Amino acid sequence: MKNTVSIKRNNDFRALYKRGKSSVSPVLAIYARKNKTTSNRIGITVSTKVGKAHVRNRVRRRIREAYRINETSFKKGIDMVIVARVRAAEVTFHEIEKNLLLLTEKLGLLLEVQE
RNA sequence: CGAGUAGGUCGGGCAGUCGCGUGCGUCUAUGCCGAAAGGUGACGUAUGAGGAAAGUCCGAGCUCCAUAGGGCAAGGAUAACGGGUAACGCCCGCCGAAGGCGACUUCAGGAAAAGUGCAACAGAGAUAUACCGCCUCGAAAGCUAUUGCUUUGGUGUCAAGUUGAUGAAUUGUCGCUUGCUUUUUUCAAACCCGGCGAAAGCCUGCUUUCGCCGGAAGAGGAGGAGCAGCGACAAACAUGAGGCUUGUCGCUUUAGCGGCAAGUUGAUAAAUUGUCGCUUGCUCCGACGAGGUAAGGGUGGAAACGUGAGGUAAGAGCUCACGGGUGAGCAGGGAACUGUCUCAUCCUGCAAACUCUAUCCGGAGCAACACCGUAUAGGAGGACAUCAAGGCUGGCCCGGCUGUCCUCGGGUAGGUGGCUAAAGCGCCGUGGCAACACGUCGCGUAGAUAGAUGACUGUCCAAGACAGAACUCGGCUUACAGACCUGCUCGCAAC
RNA sequence: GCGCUGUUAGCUCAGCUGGAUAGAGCGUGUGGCUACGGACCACAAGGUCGGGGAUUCGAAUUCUCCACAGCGCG
Repeated sequence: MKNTVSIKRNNDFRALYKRGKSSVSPVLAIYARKNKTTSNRIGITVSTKVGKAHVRNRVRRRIREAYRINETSFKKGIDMVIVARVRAAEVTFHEIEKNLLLLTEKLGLLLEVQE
């Protein structure tokens, strides 16, 4: 993930929840906001409601992978928090990838595809 | 072959592409970010979650705080005995108890004879009782010529409580076998008697012990018949009711059986009143007090150890025989413990009730702790300024604070260390029943800090369960698809 | 990392220093009352006392191992 760093401070998360645009599906929830730099920042949240430690780890890794593979198709200069919901523990990797693309498209974060 | 029991090993494999953490090496990235400490890239190479990483139930290392050293109290933990270990509440062996045909499994398994407490209901009585009963002594009443024998309690328009339409009593069927009666048969411990045989002892014909046979006695157990009781179901009862308990009368060979009042409101249900009987208390009258006893008395988890005999006024481990428990001695064993021994005997259970005995425990935790440490705020000391102006304190004046620079110490955000070589793992050998210890050789194997293992494709099979390191070890507990190996036990079959 | 509390009827709570049929209020059902409904009166149903094991004659209560829920400190 060359052009991306992770969000670490609690303040950044708070700001996104409060002021970011959101989009929700049964599997994921995404909060996003433009920043003024040329790189993206991403934060992944998986709460204890989702499952025990190994389940949470698996969900987080799948979300990371789904973002990494599709990184080039995102716009630049975005802060984004991806929250895993309870269903995310049950579905496959492909489902998560599909949901991620669907939600980001709704928010208008994807680059226009040249037809 | 089947069933079981104890222990151990493994916990998807292989290949390819992309991606992540860490170590090492190379590269003018000698660049960039930051005030500093420090952080940051590309390529190559090596390596990268568990048997429980979990729960946090114990024990240690390590770090800081407290503490001269030791003891007592409080609080907590552990609990047969011996050993292992750095230590433990863990492990091994062994003893005892319980369960299992057995291999084997389970046990908070010290003290109830130091003391306190608890044991509902039922029951006369619950750790000691005296209600009934039995017996003695005296008293009174009645009968009798006397010795003597019999009896020693009733009563009330008093008060309170109690079951029944949620179906009583009755009848029928089935079941239980709780109590009692009777009868017959059978089994039967110890004690007692007789006979035969054997052994031992001496006083040489007796004693003791053991075995066999028979007799007597017959606690107790089993069976049959009957009576009562209890439970279930059904019938009948609304044209309807009593039961339990107690008393009295009658009948019967026994257990036992039978008889002994009536209404109101209301459709029903609910409800109210009355009556009868019983128990306890109270009132009145009257002709009974003192003591002994723990055999018997339907209960209960448990009733002064059980059975029999003697003994006694009646009785009692009061005495004796047999059998059990506990304590002390003796013998065996390293100890718990064991015993055809001796003596004593205060003989219910509960200590996961208080308590007593023995042993152990200072507290907190890697977000510990150490180092570096900016701006701002703030502490201590020193130097300069305090001419002037402003602000605060103050009614006013004086005084103090508020300024700049330097030094010192603490220390927030942040960063680095702590951080992985450790009471380490594996093979073999020696000692030991074992846990384990010692020795040789080899390996030495994650270290993040918003927290690294994922995705896709192919292939094989038994089709992949429980589950993710966060300072580190030793245990325990809990979760877990399956696969494999070893020892042992029981049953069946064949040789 | 270190600690604490709770779980009882559909809901909210008693009972916890062992003693047998586990209670109360609200709610639910049935009947009465009323022309009808509410209120009121009476009755009833509804409980693996979070789960397993142990101690005891006897466990909701004591001990222990789990599960779930909630809270605190750094």
